[in-house]
Amino acid sequence: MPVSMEEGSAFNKLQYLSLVSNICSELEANLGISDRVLAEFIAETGRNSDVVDDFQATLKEKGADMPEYLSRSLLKMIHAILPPKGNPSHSHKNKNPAATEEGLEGIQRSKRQRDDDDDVRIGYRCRRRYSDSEEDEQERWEMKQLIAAGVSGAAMRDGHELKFREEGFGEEEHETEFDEEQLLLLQGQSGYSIDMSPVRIVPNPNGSLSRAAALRSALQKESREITRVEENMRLNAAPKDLNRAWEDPMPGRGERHFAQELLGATAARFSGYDRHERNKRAYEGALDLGQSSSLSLCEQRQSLPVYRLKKELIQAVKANRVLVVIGETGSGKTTQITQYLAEAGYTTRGKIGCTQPRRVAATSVAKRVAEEFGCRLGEEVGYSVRFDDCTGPDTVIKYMTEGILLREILSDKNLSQYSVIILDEAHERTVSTDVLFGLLKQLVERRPDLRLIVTSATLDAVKFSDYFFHCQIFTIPGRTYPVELMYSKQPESDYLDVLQLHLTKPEGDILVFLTGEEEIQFACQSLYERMKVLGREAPELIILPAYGAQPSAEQSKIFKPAPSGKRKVVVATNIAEASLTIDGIYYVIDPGFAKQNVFNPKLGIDLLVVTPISQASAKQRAGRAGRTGAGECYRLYTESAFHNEMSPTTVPEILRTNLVHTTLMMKAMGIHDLKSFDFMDPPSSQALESAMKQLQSLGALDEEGLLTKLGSRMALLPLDPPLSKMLLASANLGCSDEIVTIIAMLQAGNIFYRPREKQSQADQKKAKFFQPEGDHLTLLTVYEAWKAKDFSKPWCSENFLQFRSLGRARDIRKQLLTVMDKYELEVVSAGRNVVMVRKAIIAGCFFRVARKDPKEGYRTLVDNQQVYIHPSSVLFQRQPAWVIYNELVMTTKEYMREVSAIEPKWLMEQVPRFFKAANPTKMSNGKHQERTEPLYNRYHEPNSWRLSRRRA
DNA sequence: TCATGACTA
Repeated sequence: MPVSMEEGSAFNKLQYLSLVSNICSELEANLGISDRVLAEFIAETGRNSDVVDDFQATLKEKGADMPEYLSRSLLKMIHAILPPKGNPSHSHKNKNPAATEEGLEGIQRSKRQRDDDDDVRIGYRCRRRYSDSEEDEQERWEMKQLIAAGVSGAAMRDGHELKFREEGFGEEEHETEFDEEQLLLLQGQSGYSIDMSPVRIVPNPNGSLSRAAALRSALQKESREITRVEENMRLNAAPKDLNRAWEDPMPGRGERHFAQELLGATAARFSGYDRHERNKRAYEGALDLGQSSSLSLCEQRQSLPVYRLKKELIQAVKANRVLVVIGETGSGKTTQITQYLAEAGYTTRGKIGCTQPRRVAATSVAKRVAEEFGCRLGEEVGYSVRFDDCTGPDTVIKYMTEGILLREILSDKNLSQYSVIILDEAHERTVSTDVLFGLLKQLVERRPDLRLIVTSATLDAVKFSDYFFHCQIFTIPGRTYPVELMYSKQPESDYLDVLQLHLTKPEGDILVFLTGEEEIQFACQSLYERMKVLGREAPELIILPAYGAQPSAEQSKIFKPAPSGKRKVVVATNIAEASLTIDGIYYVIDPGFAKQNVFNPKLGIDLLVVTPISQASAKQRAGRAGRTGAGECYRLYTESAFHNEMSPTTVPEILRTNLVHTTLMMKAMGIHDLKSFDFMDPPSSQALESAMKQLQSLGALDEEGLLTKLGSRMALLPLDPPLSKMLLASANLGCSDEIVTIIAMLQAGNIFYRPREKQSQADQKKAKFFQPEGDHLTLLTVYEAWKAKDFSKPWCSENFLQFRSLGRARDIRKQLLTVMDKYELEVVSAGRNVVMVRKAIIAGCFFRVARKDPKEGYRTLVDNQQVYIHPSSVLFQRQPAWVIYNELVMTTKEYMREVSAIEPKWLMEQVPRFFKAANPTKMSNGKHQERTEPLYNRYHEPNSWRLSRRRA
């Protein structure tokens, strides 16, 4: 692109405007001069005029005088960007980078200052011109969704046509257009990446914020981008003269200042109580203005069942170190308890931490609470999840995933920055919940000032209380409407029901639970086709796949924004997703199953099997139909199956999974004797021993079970121990650059997209990346190719690759590189020597080796189990003599996934300790177990799991 | 011929 800095170039114009914008804030701060004056000045003065003279003259005309000190500082600022008059040669070359930097630093700073101010008057409005490409089509659709949700004008990408628009003074608007070239010029000159994306969000009377939030999760966009839009919604609070359409508890400038005065200048950090006062003022302020929508948010909070029990709840927390809270659906526990405790002063001594089992829950709840609290996300209320830490120095209410809290315990045993920990949704009993249970139980004994709140479903409450020193149980009743349960006469699974409901019921959204992405894809497609057959208009039915399924081009026709009041169909895999997507569900369709990870400790294998859900989760699912009114739940299983075949509660994950990772983490926390660790439901000693053995063979533990140096390094990596080992070994083998990518790709999962109707086409594209060595190197090739295409999204869809998964791989890779850098692990490439890569894989995954069985399939080395290469593997046709695999899954057969060919001699070379014996089956406790033997545990009769199998 | 949930420095 020809870069011209000559007269009339965009550079001066842009800088000029930026400068003026800088002057604006300076003036506003010092003189209180309004934007109107400045806007007129901008309109009137020319590009090449002497800025300060003009400015002074204009001000004089308007009856304002510029003090000398100010004109001096302005001159300084101006000269930092535009050289003094009479030296034009500098003006276009801009040879002085320091000067430029200083000037731009000023601009950036001033923009930040404005953002910090409630009363932001100038916003940047970006518009995007769309082409007919598929990517643009998708983006346009997303834009439409946002617009329908009440957001007008959203910035999507840098560097496209931008509209720079000022507003905020009556009805007048000035618009200046900048095109891509101009923006690039500015960026090129300064070396800065200038962020033009802040958006002015204009409230649309037809939309509402909660709808926007709901759609946001449905859109499944990258979280960072969403956060930006969301944040801008907050900071660009709507001017008072515009009709506010959403509930906005954000205090107006006046109220906020007033509140701050009340608190005094020293109250930079609000205690909970003060904050409450401030919020109260905000609500009152809103009330004075007659903004019923603001009131409704307050009313909403007060109408929650938990509100009436606020005093009692705080009393109970004061009186008990541990409290079990039964919070039924719709009680408001997750959003309110943190705020009540903040009001009660618990934030003066430390933070209130609230854990959630899932990322989406942690982030979206935090957003909601920040809204109610009257702060921006990341200020007093924030969240922290992997890849996305939205907390700041002021954060006192912190929502996070359980994994994050565990990581924090790893570095601070006493969790000294917290005064309260809330383990929310503890009845889900993830492995993390159970480990946290044990650790926090110890901690409350050590730290009498710490308060622990554990939320539970009714069924588990007594058990929880017994475990936690027989503590008090506090019940918050739910606010739900009756849900009528309908059972099918025989087990079935057909999505036709959705259509039947749609055609026969007058109103109400529909929620369908399915087990996974592919079923969701299929359900969307089949619904779409049936609608087409019936000749129905697409917008009468909106299908929102809550799980991150990308709609196909064909399907996206149905994903159109529809006028509010249209029925929505939400297809989700779990409750958390479903509840975030939509509120007004009337009908729930609950088929018959969820996928569960099952671990057989005797065999030491993980298996993912489809199992029936528990009665408890079936109840929870049904509960979704009763949030806003009476609803109906269609259970696609028989009533007797519900009572006789489904277990009352889900078996805690810790009893069903491979504990290798958990064991290593606990060892790294200094817990040496896991068998006597106070688990609520102790895992079998077999499971613990199997984990210990595997860690020993990886070299993470020594013979006595103590953590080795290698083990402590492995614990620092956010990976499963075999992969950690692989990564550490790769640094020594000189191929860590390749391995880090392979690991990221393995972790990201679902790289290849294979839609039902275009299977052969997808397979052809995949063949392009084919590497004869196996899937690991094929994945590497895919990533490298994507990187070579600048991480392009259209390229992904052309090649039937999942953009989201690749993006996740990129994130993971980046994170791993940071960790590697921190621990001084070399990042080296093996170049063409890919044998090294395969050797590094062996170093970590050596117990997942199988050799060809002359009769059929393969036999695993460690226990002689019959396994097969997964048909999705590039080695499916080749069947090499020796293979290493990443995981074993049981569907119709036991399949090895992510398979690579190896030479048997590498095994001895890489893991002599493990493979020195002639008979390499040492690990299986000597006895060969029957391979199909199911997991046995105290909740299930042996073989009861067979119910779960589709083709039992 | 397969048909994959959730989470982490």
